This record gives sequence, structure tokens and C-alpha cells, in this order.
Amino acid sequence: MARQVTGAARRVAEAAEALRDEKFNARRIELAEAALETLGELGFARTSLREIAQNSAFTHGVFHYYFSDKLDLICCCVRHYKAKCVTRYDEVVATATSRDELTEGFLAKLAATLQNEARMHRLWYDLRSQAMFEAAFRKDVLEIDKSLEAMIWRIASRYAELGGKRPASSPGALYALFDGLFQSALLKHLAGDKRAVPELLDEVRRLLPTVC
Amino acid sequence: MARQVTGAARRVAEAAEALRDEKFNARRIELAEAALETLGELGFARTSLREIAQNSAFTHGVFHYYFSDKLDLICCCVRHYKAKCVTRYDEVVATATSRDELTEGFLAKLAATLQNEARMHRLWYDLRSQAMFEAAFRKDVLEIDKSLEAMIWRIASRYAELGGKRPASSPGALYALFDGLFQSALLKHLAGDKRAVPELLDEVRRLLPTVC
DNA sequence: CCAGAATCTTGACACTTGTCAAGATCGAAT
DNA sequence: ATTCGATCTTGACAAGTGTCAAGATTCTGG
Repeated sequence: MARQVTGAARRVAEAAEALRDEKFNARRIELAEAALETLGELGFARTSLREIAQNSAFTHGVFHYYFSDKLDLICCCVRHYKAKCVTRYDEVVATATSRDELTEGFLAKLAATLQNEARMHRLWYDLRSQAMFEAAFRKDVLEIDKSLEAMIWRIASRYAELGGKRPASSPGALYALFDGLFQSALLKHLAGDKRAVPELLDEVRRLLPTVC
Repeated sequence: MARQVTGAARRVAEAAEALRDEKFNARRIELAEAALETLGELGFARTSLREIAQNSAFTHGVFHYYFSDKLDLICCCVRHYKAKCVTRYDEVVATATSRDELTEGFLAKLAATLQNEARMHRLWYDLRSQAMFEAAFRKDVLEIDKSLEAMIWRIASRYAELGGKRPASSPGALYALFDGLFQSALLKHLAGDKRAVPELLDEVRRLLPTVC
């Protein structure tokens, strides 16, 4: 019986610990989300922990309590950012019943995110560049890049399927193409070029039938 | 005659000033080149003027003498970097007499620069991302991006010409594609992935005939 | 050769940075 | 209600930052 009690006690203890862990992790994500605000505004180079804290409801000490250091915090930010990103077009892919529908749904989301979430996108490009210098970022960044490539591939595959064809290039090349176009459009958009978004849409509209 | 003397004196003075200017500018470029060493090693975020000075033969005060501030220095670096970059493939384009020759020449240079000048390339991607945050960089960065696009276009046009065809996509899309592929390969290469370079070459070899 | 300008060195300034530790506050189990 | 651990605040520290100014040095025209 002693053994059963011990077992039950251990289970309770484990459950409590799991709860604490979950709470701890939820807090980390809260903090990461707050940090993303400032990071998106200022970029990696100009963002300090104190700046992050001041633009949030937290004090700078809390960040040190939940993260071992600055890199740890930013890694967590990147990982969290990823989860929200890679499902952006999934609904469109799932519901579209024709090439046109898929095209228009994709383009609409593309334009919307380029305009409304420009700060998050530029942060992603910033951090991906940082990964070229800072080894600590590389694992997460490469993983996200793979997810984004898969995301584009899902769109292209479905588009090809709806036309009874198969994508004409590799996932890597397709991702490179769309990512390059998006990055360039983002820069122009941030520079105040009103034509950036429509030109991107035109380009993608023209390109889709030729690559899939 | 007084007028002639004045005119001559003015011309002499102007020549002297031009000489000073030239010398001044040559020094700026020397300093920018030294700064590029450290920038390529550490990236924009982690590079300070003192670090730059310590890794060079100059004292940190000189940089302040020749540049109004840090941004001015880095803008100069970027502009200088550009000049060296955009002519990389021109000789290949000028001398190649067949599609194969152009392909192989292009791929050889591509592989060489990816491996030997990885630090400069990652700095370029870093600064291009910075331009999304820092307006002061945008003009120069957009200009360089245009030059690179034109560089790719020259290659593609010549390649198409040698096959009696015309490029199948716009300059922007072509640049996006190659830039995206290069950026991805660079990241993998820096992460220690031995397959990064050969995979890039394979991809480009496969792609060239389909886009031109 | 020498005065004045150009160039460079040095050291200081005010400020920001990441990190940490001591203590306050909170929450929950006993 | 008390106690103890988790959570948070606050303030401090040393190191590093961009900037600048005063003076040393070098260059150059006369």
C-alpha cells in the first residue's frame, strides 16, 4: 500500500509540475509576444531588453527571470512567430475549388499580410540574416524556412492539381522565387512605393500558371 | 590681365581642391574597406566603431573625422561594396560563345563567390534587412538591388540569345529567383552544410534552360 | 624655413547595454 | 494563518557605445 500511495503522490506531484511548466511556458510566450512588438518596430540591432520592457506591461527583470539571456528570448520569439505564419494560406488551399479561386484567395492574403504585418515580415528577414552570423539562431531559422517552403509547396501542388498538372520546379526553387519576390516587394512597400503591392500581385498572377 | 591671373589662380585653386577631395575620398574608401572586414565578421548589429578601429590600422577618431556618423560610414561601405559586386559575371557574359560555356562560367563564379566571399554576402543580406528598418539605408540598398537585378538580367539575356530565345520572365522575377536560391544556399553553407553549394549548382543548371 | 591648414591621436563625456542579486510580493499547501 | 517556494521589482554594476573636443602631428604653400 505504501507503494500505491507513493505512486499516487508521485502522480500528483508530476501533474503539479506539469501545470507549473505549462504556466511557465505560457508566460514565456506572453513575454515573447510583447517582445515581438518592439522587435518588429526597431529590428534586432536596435532592440534592447529595457526597450522591450518599457514598451510592455513588464519590468526588465521579468525577462531575465523567464529567459536565460537575450538570445534565448529572441529564439523563443522566432519559434512563436513561426507557428502563426505557416498556416496563413491553409484555409485557402483547403477550400478553393478552382485555379482562379485559389489564385485570388492566395493573392488576397498575400497583399493583406504584406501591408498589415510588414513589421513582422521585416523582422523575419532581419533574424534570418542574423542567423548567418549567430549560430544560436540557425537551427530555428532553418526549420522555419523549411516550413515556409512546405507552405508554398502546398499552394503550388494544389494549384497544379486543380489544373491537372504537376509543379514544374522543385520546392526549393519555388520557395526561393516567391520569397525573393515578397522580400523585394516588402522593401519597396516600406520605402513608400505604392506600386509595390499591385506589382507583386501582377507578377505572381503571371507566374503561377508558368510554374505549376 | 588681372582677370586672366584671377582665372588661372581660380583654376589652380579648383584643381587643388579637386585633388584634396580625391585624396579625401580615397581615404574614405580605405576606411570603408577596413570597416567591411569587421562588418563581414560580426554583422551590423554587433559591430561598433571601436571594434572596427581595433581590427584595422586606424584609430577610432579617424573614422569620426572622415564620416559624420556611423550610418554615414556604413552607407559608404555599402556603396563601395556594390561597385565590386555587380561586375562579377560580366567577363563570362562577354566571352562565352555558347550556352554551355556561359552556364559553366556562371556556375563556377557562383560557387567561388559563395564559398570565398560568404562574409561579404551575408553582410549584404544583413544590410538589406536593416534598410527595412533604417530609412537612411534605403536609397543605396534599392539602388544596389536594381544593379544586381540588371546583372542577372544581362546573364539571362545573353543565355537566351545564345539559344535563339528570349527570357521567359521579367527581370524582377528572375532576380528574385536567383537571389532567393543564393540566399538560401548561403545560409546552409554557413551552417556547415556541405551539400549547399553543389545543390545550388544543380538547381541553377536545371533552371536556366526553363527560364530563358 | 615657417605659418597655417589638414590630419590624426587621445582621452573624456554622457548614455545605454546585459546581467545579476537582494529583497518585496504573491499563491497555495499544510 | 503560516510558511515556503514561485514570481516579480528595484537598483546597482561593469562594460561598451557614439560622439566630440583639445591638442599633437604631418603636410603644404609661400
